[in-house]
Amino acid sequence: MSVFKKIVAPRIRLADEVYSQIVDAIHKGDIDARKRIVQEKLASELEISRTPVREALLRLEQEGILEMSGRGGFVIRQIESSEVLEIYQARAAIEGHAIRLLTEQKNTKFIAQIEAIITLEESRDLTTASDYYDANKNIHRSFVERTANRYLLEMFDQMWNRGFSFHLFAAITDDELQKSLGNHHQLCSVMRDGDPAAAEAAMRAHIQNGLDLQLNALAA
Amino acid sequence: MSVFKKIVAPRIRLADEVYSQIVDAIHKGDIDARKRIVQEKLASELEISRTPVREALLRLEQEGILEMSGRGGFVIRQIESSEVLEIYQARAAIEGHAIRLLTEQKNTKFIAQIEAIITLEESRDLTTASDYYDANKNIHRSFVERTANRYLLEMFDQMWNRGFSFHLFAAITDDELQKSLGNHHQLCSVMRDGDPAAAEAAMRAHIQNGLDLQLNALAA
DNA sequence: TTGCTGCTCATTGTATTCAGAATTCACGTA
DNA sequence: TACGTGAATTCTGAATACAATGAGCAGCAA
Repeated sequence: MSVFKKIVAPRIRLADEVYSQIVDAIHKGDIDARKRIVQEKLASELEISRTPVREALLRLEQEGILEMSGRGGFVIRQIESSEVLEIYQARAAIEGHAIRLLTEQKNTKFIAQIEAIITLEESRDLTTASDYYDANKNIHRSFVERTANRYLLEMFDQMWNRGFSFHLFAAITDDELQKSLGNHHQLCSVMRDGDPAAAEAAMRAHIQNGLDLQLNALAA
Repeated sequence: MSVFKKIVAPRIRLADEVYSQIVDAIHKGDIDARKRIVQEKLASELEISRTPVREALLRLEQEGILEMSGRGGFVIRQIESSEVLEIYQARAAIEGHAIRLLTEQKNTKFIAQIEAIITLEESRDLTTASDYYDANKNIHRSFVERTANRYLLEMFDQMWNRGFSFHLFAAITDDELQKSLGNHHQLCSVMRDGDPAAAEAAMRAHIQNGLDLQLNALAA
């Protein structure tokens, strides 16, 4: 029985650090849609060799966030108009099923936790589209997290990462952004009622409203 | 109006070829669970440099198929027992929603196509667990493909790739493998009835049966 | 025999170099 | 001025080299 704890030093790869920086820059909107990310140039900026830069970029390409530009370098992959619907459909599948699973579990502690998170996120001082995106994501993620299903959570993150890399929320007006934070408590009420099918239908309707909001914003 | 066609020569990366070979080898069961895949050694076998080998292996690590062994090299990631349920839950989300979308569309041509695929797959000469896995995957994929939702399809493939990398089907007896091909036509009947909720429930029940079969096999 | 220490080897991650392909630019000609 | 050609530049993919880390093995002492 030692008083010392085993030290687990994760091997940090430079490629992972590069990946995170690129993702953050995309998230903040710091990378213009036509901006080419060139391996050698980015490596010079970061003052590391090209190899980990390349590894990070290839990973982002694999994830569909970036694509290779015909003129060299990688650019942020532009969304096709049909993809908005596809993303929201995929969300309906994931999050609809998540709330169904949670409702079947009838775990009142989970419901209370989710409600606390909703209240917390709604009370934040939100000013940018990115802020609203984060708040919405945190709320929705709080449902999927509680399914304790790593694959649902992984898919959830993939879909929401698409949203931010395509700057979907940036198209929405401030009024509508505020509205985007409404109605989440109602999802918890439906869960409390204990009918899995009704809960799933409520989540699907909620997401459909988000889609309508998104499509209106993109059409304007 | 030229008589010549534009030549599009896809840039084939060695890393992609390595990736495919590893995936095939896993699929065929050619790689033992404890077998370490070492970058330099595999590169020698393939008579290429280590770089594309590394890229392929890192990609497989990222996809959760491989993990780094404490003794160097990569090994096939072993499934935790809870993951079987998680995979089937994720499938219920994806495939349940897919059949719901298809049922809402009431496209009789799609239903006929799916039925033709079911009939074709059932008529194959199937002998190995891998054969049955492929047949089942083709049938289930035929539903998701027709939603024309790239994200649902992408997630579908990810879940099924997990299944084969974990050799889930290999644990099932021959009798039960034959049974695994039953009842797919019934899904089409339910779609024809036109009730999306009923179709989704039928797909979820179908997948739950598959889960039961799988868990029984793993317990034996 | 067992446990500890030091050394060696294996493996990885990163840096650097090389070669090839594609794009861009400059110059010459019609 | 516009178009075509050749050269230069850019960029990528792969190969090679180097350094660091960790695991395994061998030797020695208790």
